[in-house]
Amino acid sequence: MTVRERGPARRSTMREVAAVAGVSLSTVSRVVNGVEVQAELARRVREAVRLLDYRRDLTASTLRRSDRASATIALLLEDVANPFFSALLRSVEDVAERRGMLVFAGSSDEDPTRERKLAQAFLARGVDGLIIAPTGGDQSYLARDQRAGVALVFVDRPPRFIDADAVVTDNAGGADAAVSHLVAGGHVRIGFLGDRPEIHTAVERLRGYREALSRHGIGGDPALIRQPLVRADEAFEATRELVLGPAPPTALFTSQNLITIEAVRALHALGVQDSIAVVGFDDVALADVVSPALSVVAQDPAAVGRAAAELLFARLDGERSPSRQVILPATLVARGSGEIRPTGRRLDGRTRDGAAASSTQPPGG
Amino acid sequence: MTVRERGPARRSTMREVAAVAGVSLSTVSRVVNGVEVQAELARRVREAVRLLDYRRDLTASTLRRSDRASATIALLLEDVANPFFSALLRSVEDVAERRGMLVFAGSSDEDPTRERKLAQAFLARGVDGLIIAPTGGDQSYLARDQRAGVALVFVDRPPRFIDADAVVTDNAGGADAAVSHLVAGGHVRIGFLGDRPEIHTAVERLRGYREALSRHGIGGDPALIRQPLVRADEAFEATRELVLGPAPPTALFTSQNLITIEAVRALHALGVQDSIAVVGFDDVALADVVSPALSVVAQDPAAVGRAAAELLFARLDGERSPSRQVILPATLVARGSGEIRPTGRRLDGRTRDGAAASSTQPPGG
DNA sequence: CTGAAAGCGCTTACAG
DNA sequence: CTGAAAGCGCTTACAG
Repeated sequence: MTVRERGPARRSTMREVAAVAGVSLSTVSRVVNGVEVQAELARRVREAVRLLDYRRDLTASTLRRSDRASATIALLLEDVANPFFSALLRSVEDVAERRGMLVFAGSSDEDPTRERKLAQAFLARGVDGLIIAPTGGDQSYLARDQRAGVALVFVDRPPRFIDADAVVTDNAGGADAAVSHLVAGGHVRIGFLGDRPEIHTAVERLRGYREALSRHGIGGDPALIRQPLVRADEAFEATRELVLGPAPPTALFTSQNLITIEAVRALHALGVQDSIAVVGFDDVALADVVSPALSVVAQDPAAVGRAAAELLFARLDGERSPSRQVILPATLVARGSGEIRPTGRRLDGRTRDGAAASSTQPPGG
Repeated sequence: MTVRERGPARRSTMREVAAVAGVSLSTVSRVVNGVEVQAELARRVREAVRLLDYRRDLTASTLRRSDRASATIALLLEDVANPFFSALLRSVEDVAERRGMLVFAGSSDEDPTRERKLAQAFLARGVDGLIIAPTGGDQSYLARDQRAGVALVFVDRPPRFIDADAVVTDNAGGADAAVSHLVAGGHVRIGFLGDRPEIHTAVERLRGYREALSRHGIGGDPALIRQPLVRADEAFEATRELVLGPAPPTALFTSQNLITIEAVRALHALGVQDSIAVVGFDDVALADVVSPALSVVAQDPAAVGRAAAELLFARLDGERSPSRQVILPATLVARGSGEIRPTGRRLDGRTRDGAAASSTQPPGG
């Protein structure tokens, strides 16, 4: 099964190709870079390249080029293992691939120090651009590299103390839609399960929750708001406490995908999944199969990543306009859990023994 | 909100630091690299570094170093958005981070050409190591770089036509455990829903399925084997066809996470989720909340990634032993769906109206 | 069109 | 210990 290949253990250099082809280093560089040269010289160069299995060292190329381009970008997210961010990473990769660019990936874990260290490590390796989901910290440390020509796009959250392109979801609007949907179903006591308030999306979703309540003339009960929920067990436990407490909610707005999963697990563990309504922010796998099927306001992580990558590449192509903000919608997907009435009955009259949910749309990844 | 920083739009160089500090370039390099120099010189260098906001260009450093180290590795997977691979990526990142190494990520989509292009693009950028989940193709194209000192570790699947370290799961053993569990529950007609046979894991899982059947004296019905199932809708449709066919299975072994999700969706859409048993390969989110809760043979993607990263760094640290294979187990997690009897009744006598599943272990991922 | 030369920003023998 | 010099593998003006 194993092949030991002949040839040196070292990669050959352009200089060696030139020697074998009997041309100058410049000519090899031209051929390798697709610049026109005499057919015969080109042939000899290509022959030597084949013979030596020559592949250009892009590290050296980058260092010497006048534009210093490395054909490399970095994506700095909260956690590459979170399905929202991994879908975003994949769509960035796909846009990058079409342009021959490679992608570094890194997770900040919401730690501003780790974010900064990672960003600077990427920049020290000469990335042409950086797409970043910033922590709650200060991103002005990126200003210098930005002015030096590094393309910079913020994603999922806007930048702080620096002016740059950004792609965000309408978090307040999505949260408002979720909560308004529950209010329309008759709910007044709606719990909010949230992430850390250092995170922009968490703040915005809480704002949307509050605005929806007040617009509908509901004076929110602060005891129904639980945050920050960071670890899975915290979200699970907060749900339990809320439900078992003295004045439980009739509905929950779970404002992030991992929190939604834990809240649903907790409701099932308590056996109250059919009497307490849930609308989550972000779609999750198997959402249409759990019982009741899970209603959510869904983002489109692939669209977020695509938009961010396109802004980034536009800057690398020389776009000089003022910074742009792209705001994408979050859309309500009603599947059942959000249509449970305060009485514990669904709007369509079905209970858990009913058949398919009210939407057949599959969860988005 | 915006800060315009003073200072040049260009990053400063080591040469400029030397000039400001009044020392030689060599001395700056020594200080920056932590080599001992006179306290007073070191102080002046550090002052100049601060003044100029100097940060070393690692690209240039790599080019000149005798070991050519770039402090960069690449992870080439089937799809970074697949939860199994994104968890693996995250654990590799964590090991890498402790050593100050950054991680490129790329998705092959099971295309050998794309795999090779990506691998060579990573190598052209001077990565110190490559962790790769290979497609069904030939990986001997990596031999030269391996001999040139690039650390190479295969993950999830063994290499083909090249000798290198590898970390794989006991796929046949896991599949055998899943199928044996179903047979123990009384099943004889067990469907197999599989990925493409070009993929090593798919082949191994089918082998485990067949071995379990034959060991238990069950002559398998070829009509119960459905593969390759690539897109989500193919897995959904294959499940439908199998169930609605003339001689349906009483149980399914769904041999990959995305296929499991679609099969479960299809069973629910048909309303037969309580009468047809399912054991999946790979855990999925919400597995313990769907009804019946989903039984699986679970891999530990974080452990796979960690083991791979550790093998890689051992090689980079100079380990010269023959190539090593690490085989990790897949463990059965019984939650309910795999304990449905051929009659449609669970082993514990409960039906869908029963309470919690037979295991409280949450899904791992 | 082609080649000789300079040089990107660093590290590393080599002298002093 | 420190500095001057060479050079990593390339690209790019500049002459011819």
